Formats: sequence, structure tokens, C-alpha cells
Amino acid sequence: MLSKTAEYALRATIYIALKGSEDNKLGIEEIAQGIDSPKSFTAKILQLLTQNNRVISSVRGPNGGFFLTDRARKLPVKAILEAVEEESVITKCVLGLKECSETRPCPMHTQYKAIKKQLKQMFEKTSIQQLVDEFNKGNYFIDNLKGVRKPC
Amino acid sequence: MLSKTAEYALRATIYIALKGSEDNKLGIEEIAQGIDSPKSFTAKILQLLTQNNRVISSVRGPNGGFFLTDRARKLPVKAILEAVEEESVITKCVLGLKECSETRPCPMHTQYKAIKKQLKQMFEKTSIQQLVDEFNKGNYFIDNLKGVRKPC
DNA sequence: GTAAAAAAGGACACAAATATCCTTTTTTAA
DNA sequence: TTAAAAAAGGATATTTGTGTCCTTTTTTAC
Ligand code: FES
Ligand code: FES
Repeated sequence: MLSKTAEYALRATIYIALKGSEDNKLGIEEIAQGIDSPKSFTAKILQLLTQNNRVISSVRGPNGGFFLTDRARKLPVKAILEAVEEESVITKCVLGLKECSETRPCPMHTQYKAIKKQLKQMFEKTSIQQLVDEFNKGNYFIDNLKGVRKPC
Repeated sequence: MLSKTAEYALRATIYIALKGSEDNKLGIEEIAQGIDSPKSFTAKILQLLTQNNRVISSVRGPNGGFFLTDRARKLPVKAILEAVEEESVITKCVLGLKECSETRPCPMHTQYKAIKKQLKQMFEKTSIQQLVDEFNKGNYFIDNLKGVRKPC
């Protein structure tokens, strides 16, 4: 569905929104650990998310790090996908035709259209803050279980 | 959403089901042209689809080619995804956690679960024949428009 | 049985995605 | 004003996905 880049972007942003604030900025080390992602690769992705006044804010130097402004918390999840250029998932033809088109549809178009619409809505109508709220209800996770997992 | 491999697999299978039959087998040349895909790469993908008595049947030699049995036409679209090992799209966590789990859900799980269920149903409940029927209603396509396209 | 047609298979080439490492710049605190 | 901390940036490595090409095997028609 999504690339690793997009997945890390989503998890990292949620993590920063969850644990960080303007006066408790988070370092890349902590973020990568918190979401089980490769540190340097995640750093690159955070660069995309901070560029052009986008989703994440950052400050260099001691006590620096990443955080989200209140404005950013209200952004839709889609803004994260846009920052890493991964919006195609909500626009592409499921069979890979050059364009998904109402006038030149593939045989799965009618069925897939409805699903795509919901996907689109999920990413557009859900704000980052809503995910934080959902997480804070308890028993939600954005990292992988550490250690050995019992086979079910 | 899907890999090129899966997209070509779906389009090729639909094309073969549409245009071919046991006594009108299709060659790789025609198939690749019919769905706008790279010929040799598509050939490799068709190998996956013919192995282990799966979705597509093939015969070598003169008058050989690819076709679908009546049995195969009744298979769900999901069988194509299985053949190219691309089922993960209907099982993965949208945030890329190792597993999508009801007991260890990510903050998007509740919303995404409903969408994933529909995706799953689409692939499981739709047969290859149904796509052929849909196509035969007219004004459906599995190839890309040739030549210059007027900008809208 | 020989030649041609067609898929199957193997090896390789290229590109994109993922990941790591090292240097540079900015900022703060002492 | 200097040292340390932290992100930004650049270069490169690794892996995976995509794509091509050539040889081999199977099958058919003559
Ligand atoms: S044309 Fe294929 S999904 Fe719309
Ligand atoms: S746990 Fe993330 S989608 Fe189910």
C-alpha cells in the first residue's frame, strides 16, 4: 500500500506529535527508536517533512530537535503523504493504467472507485491530532513488539 | 497500491481471458501489446501465473500460447495476486507495523480496518470472469491510450 | 526426422527504493 | 569565544523491483 518512506513518515510524525512539543523537542535517535525505524533514513525523511514550512518543525543545536506546532497538529494525514510525494495511492488506477478515469475506466474501476474514495477521505478528514487522541485512548501502538514473540 | 508485477499480472490475465480460449491461444507478443507492458518482463510474470497449475494455462510450440480454462475463469482475482505473491496489500498494517493486529492496533487501525475489509472482499469475491463480463459491457479498457492525448 | 514456432529458463542490466556514513552548519551553554 | 549538541546535507552502499536478451526445451506441421 504505502512505501517504507511513507510509513516511517507517518509513524515519525505521530510519534513527535505524541511525545514532543515546542519546549520538549525530540532528537532523531529517540524518534527512530520510538517507531522502530533506521535512524539515518528516518532523518532524511524528516528533512522532507520540515522543508517548505510543512508538517514538522525543527531547531538545530543543543536542546534542538523536532516538534509539531499547534497549526501542524490540525493538518490532515494527507499532508504527510504529500510531503513525501506518496499521494498516488489515492489517485492511481488499481490495474496501473496511466490514469484512473471515469470516461476510460478499467474493469475494476467501478468497484475500486468506492474504496479509493474512502481511502482518500481517511487521509483527508483525519487530522494528526485525531491520531494522537486515538492513541491516547490507550492500547494503541506505533512501534513493533520488542523481543521474542510467542507464536500464536 | 500494487507493484508493476501485480498490475501486469492482472491486466494480462484479464486480456487472456477476454481474447483467448483453449483453441485460440495467445502469444506473449500480442498480450504485451494488448496491455501496454514490456514483453519479456510480462513473459516472466506469466511464468509465475502458469506454475503449479495456477491461473493461466500454456502450451509450447506452434499454435501454442496462453489461455484460461473454464475452471480458471471462476477463480477470484485474489488468485492472481497470490500467484505473484502480492497479497500483503490486504493484510498489512497501514503504518507498516510488523503485523496488523486487533490486540496491538496502530492509531489508524480502526479506520483502515473497514477499508481493508472491502479491498479484501473486492479481490476475493470478484472472479476473473466477472471482470471479463464487466469489460464486455463496453467502454472498459485495459490498455493505455495510444498517441498524443489532448490536455483537459 | 527436420525445421520452425512458441513458451520456459537463465543470466544479466538498469533503475528506484532503502539504508548508512561522514561532513557541514546552526545553535546553545558554559 | 569555544566546545558540544543537534539537524542538514552530501556521498555512497545495498537491496529490491523492473526490464532485456539469449539459450533451451517442447511441440507441431510438413
Ligand atoms: S480506471 Fe482503473 S481504477 Fe479507475
Ligand atoms: S495495526 Fe495498523 S492497520 Fe491494523
